[in-house]
Amino acid sequence: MQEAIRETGFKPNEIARSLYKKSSRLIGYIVPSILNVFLNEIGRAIEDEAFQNGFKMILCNSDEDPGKEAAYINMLTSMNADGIIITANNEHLDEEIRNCPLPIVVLDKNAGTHYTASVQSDNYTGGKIAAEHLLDCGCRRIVLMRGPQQYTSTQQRFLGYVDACNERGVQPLFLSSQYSYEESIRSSRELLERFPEVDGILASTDMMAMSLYKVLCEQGRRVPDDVMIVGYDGVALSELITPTLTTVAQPIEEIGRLAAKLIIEQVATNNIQQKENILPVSLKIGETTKRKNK
Amino acid sequence: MQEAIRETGFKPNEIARSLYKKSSRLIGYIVPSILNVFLNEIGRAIEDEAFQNGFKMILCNSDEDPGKEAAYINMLTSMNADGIIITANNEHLDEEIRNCPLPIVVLDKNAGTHYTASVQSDNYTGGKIAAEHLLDCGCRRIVLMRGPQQYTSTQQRFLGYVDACNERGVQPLFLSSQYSYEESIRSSRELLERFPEVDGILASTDMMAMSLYKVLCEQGRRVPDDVMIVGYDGVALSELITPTLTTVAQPIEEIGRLAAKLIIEQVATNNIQQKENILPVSLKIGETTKRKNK
DNA sequence: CTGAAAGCGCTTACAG
DNA sequence: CTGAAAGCGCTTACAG
Repeated sequence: MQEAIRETGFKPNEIARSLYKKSSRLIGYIVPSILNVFLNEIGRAIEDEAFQNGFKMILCNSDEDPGKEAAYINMLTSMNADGIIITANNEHLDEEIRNCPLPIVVLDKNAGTHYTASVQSDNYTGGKIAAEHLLDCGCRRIVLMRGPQQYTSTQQRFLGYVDACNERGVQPLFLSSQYSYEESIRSSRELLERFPEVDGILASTDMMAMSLYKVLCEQGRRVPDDVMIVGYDGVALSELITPTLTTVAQPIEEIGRLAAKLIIEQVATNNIQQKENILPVSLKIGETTKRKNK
Repeated sequence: MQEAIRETGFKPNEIARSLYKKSSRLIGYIVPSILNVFLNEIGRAIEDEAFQNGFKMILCNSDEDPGKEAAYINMLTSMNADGIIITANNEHLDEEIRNCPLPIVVLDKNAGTHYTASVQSDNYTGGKIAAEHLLDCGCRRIVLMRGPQQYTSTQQRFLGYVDACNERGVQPLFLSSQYSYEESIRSSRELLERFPEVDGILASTDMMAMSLYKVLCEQGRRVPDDVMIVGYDGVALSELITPTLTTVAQPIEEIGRLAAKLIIEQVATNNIQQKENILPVSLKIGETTKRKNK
């Protein structure tokens, strides 16, 4: 019999099976954009953890569109996925999640309801050590380029940044931006217009840091001599570009693995252990900052 | 009745439905790595085209692992996806495809069997115009950093490069590399060791061009004054980095949309129209090349 | 120990 | 026109 199966190359229909078993050993990962390198690096970690435990990962791009998000959540529910890991910033998400019978792990946001767990890194400390590093380097006119305000990650980093400034008697300055390339470039120009005397910038992603670097070069400002830049995330690219970025490195591998583990454990034990999971960040010094000698 | 459906928020189980209908209005997109920006940009285009026609896209990361590839192909078959778009470089792929009942569109490779169609850009011309541009700029020791040899795209670009060199009486030089960051950096160093007198480099992706730029900077070579670089792909990042890359731009949007259209049409008409689809490339001039004045 | 039946959530062709 | 039955590809509990 086993031999017959091997010889004919018979492969059972896993989805038909899942119809009865209520589990397809599938984890869905929904991101606002598959062009976001940081989220993709997390995806690699999710997939590694998933495969090591006999699960597959399906990646879905929601395009920040609540309709697509709902469509993918419904699709994953239909196929009896064992859980969903999601990053999203729309207000309908809480409701979507409440109506979804699958276990859900949210990244970059606090767990809003009792249906979910969340995995994040320590954004408050991230904002704080980034600001402190710029202060230590001798910067006095530091501007934070914030990400979208719906994310609690953005809010927490802002608080850390403000506290660091206040502790050192420096005025906190900031403006907001979106994550897309176009918006990053636009916001970078706006930042230099509104704060021409800036000498240090905290970006909210490494990509934004790259945009800032480009615009600073265009305007003849030298990095790090005239203006220093600190990125955020610590994606692989931050070391590949020239100059290498000083950045707040999130524990990308751990974030992804933990999110996957929470789903996988839930399949076995039938309840998610920890609600809020906060992982530590670290500062990675690159070539976009240096201590000023006076 | 309709009202009752709306009020209770009833959502039909699409997968159970597909069990009977043999179609789930789903397109699978399998890539060797979700860290590959070029393939992700194609994925955005596939998804846009898919959604406009009432299809969803599922992205799967094969990790260049034939086992994972087979697992995802089997999964997509199980869920009655309407087709698969795949980029892959392993030798087992042809067999996998032959055993898969779904329509398959292959990117970056010729259609090997009559079960498939392929969508590629004009790699021969791409290799040729890149080399010609470097020759026009005054380079005489041009090295091609090739990608993995299993891809016909790599082979075609190589032929274009060699023809351009021969036509101008310049010796074609090359070495091979892989697409990962680590390998790109390693190969960049190797290139400079083996060809210290190089004055122009053709990279096989924009990421490799960035690695080359980094290594050249480390070794005190100026770009474009001492060595010029031409990238390949024309990803959004190639304009965001400093210096901006001169690169052979592939028609990313068109590649993705066409691949999706081939699947979608096949659902309607029940046969794939064109087998081999070759789309035109164009040279995008950036700051990593310039005409030498003697 | 083997084999036919019922059920997972749907759709469609068919009987009433 | 409505409603029950059969079937999509599986699994499991149950009858023989």
